[in-house]
Amino acid sequence: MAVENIFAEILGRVRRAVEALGVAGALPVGLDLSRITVEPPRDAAHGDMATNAAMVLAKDAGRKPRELADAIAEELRADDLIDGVEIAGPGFINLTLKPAAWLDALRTAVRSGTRYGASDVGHDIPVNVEYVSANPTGPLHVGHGRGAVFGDALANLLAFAGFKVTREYYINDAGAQVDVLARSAYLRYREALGQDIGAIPEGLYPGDYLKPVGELIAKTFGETLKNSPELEGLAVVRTIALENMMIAIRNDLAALGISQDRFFYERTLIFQEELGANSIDRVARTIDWLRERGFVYQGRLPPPKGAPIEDWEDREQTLFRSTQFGDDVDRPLMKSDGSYTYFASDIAYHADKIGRGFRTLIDVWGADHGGYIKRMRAAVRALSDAKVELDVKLIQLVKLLRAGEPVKMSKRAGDFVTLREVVDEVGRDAVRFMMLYRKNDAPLDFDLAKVIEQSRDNPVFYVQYGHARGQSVFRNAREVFRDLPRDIAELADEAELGRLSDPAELSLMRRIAMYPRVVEAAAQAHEPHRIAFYLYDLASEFHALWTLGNAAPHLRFIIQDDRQMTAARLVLVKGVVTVLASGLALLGVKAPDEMR
RNA sequence: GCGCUCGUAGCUCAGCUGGAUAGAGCACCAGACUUCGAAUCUGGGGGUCGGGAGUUCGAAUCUCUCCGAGCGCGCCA
Repeated sequence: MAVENIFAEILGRVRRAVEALGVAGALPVGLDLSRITVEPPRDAAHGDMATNAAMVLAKDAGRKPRELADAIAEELRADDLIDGVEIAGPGFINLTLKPAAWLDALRTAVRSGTRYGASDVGHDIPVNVEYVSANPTGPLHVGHGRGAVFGDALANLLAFAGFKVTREYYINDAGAQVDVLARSAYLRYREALGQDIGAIPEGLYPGDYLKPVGELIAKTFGETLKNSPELEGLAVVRTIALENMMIAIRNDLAALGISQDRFFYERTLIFQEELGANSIDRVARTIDWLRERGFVYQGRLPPPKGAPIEDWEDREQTLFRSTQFGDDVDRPLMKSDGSYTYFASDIAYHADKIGRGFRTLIDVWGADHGGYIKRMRAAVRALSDAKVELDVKLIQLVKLLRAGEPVKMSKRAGDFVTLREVVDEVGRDAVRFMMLYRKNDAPLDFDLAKVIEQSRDNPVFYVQYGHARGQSVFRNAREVFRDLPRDIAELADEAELGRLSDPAELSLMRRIAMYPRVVEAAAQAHEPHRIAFYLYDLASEFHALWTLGNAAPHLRFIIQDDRQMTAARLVLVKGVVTVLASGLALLGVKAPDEMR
């Protein structure tokens, strides 16, 4: 028998037990079983698993929880995986599994390799994860990096859980900021031609990173753009500057091991270059679509209270009826000059995503965009008849420290520390793991000195070291037993896992068995940090077992005169190594064979 | 004024979508290296889960209300 997820398996058995009682007439039929959970109890003394079935069903069944628990327990006692059943507290049913169940879970883990924990709970549902989406006006900073790592890990996680994932980047190339970029690059172009441009004027981007762009333009066009009409020249400059910014951004992302499937240009919503001037404005089309359904109207908004707006003009404008979909006020779609607001093109963009068949949309945003969530969710509801769900994950700020002291801003890059500087200094693994070792909505202190420290205080190191230690056991074991297979996983069948009976060993097996459940929960909650914390706990338990061997030689992994015992232990270590490798892969962090 | 995200040990944070006596790391105290790399491990003290009320078998978790922090608040993106 191969059970992939032991918790899901037992949950299924508990449900069947309840159904059996229903059939037998001991319970009403058709009870809602969805609230039943099976989870490891906090206190191991309560057994391997606990279910709340009796407490959850008591009311609907019209029975007392303890009484109902007795009935369910009686059914479960006959189960071939279950060794003991006890009822405790207000009606918990505590289950102790037969050791074979855990041995089986370990075998499954080892045999499945890095696919262990993968599942099909996503049912191939198409999910779009949009992340980074930084304005292409300069290098990425550390905050962007956190969103990038989060989005990437979440996408990995969802794919692992059986969702069909598209990783996407939305490029705001239609707004005023890109025009500022173009003017800034044009200045650098004149500089490259040898003109004295003086100080960069207020409002333009001062960063040195535009110098190479200016030089590139000068090299490509010579002096021809210098005297061309401004609009025409700027259009050319803008395209080149934009493309070069995007190349730089993609390089920064690549340094973190991130590549996205699709780069969506905002301008393609409005201009279809290949179709010529008569192309359809998809923003207008989307707004019309909403207007036909009564979600868009002409009206007035009250001025916001609190911060008074000096030039407030009470005027009639085009509004989206977002209050009908859970927002606090209706939102404007057009500026006073008649052009569309950013929100309007965002609606069109999300309409495009919906049109591409995604059932779940996940947007990863910086925390300063929090005030935008309600209207965007409202828009997605309106566009999809509430069939598509938008989950917005807000990424909190990153505070850069070095040994506890705030890091000074880099002058070279403008006014921020670039992502690339940080990755170059501490490495991809440290950046990725630390950024995932925190909930997305909690602020993050990122200490450049701490993350390269080799100690328990540095979770990146601690987890990677766990993997390396496991590999080192295999290396040492081969010195003793020359005939070990190249892949320790091949020992899974022959090894007498029943000899692994120390509480620490069994506990480690339980931890390994928990992994598929953690993956599933993390994927459904859109919370990759759970993987990072789980890995830390797993590594911790492994380190502890390792050290037990110091004082108790019979617990060492390698027993010189007992090949069978060694084989069993190696399979256990292989289980640990397998899960660490699998989890680290989800986080996009390397699982090293040795630390250096 | 309104909205969003938060408030858990001295510090930094978890807490498995409502479960049992709230957990780690750091710091502090006391221990374990003729080892399978001690780059680690073991034990200890330390909490009115911001305050209060409610929902129910059961609340750090859900609701309400105060207090406090950060972010945001028609044409910026």
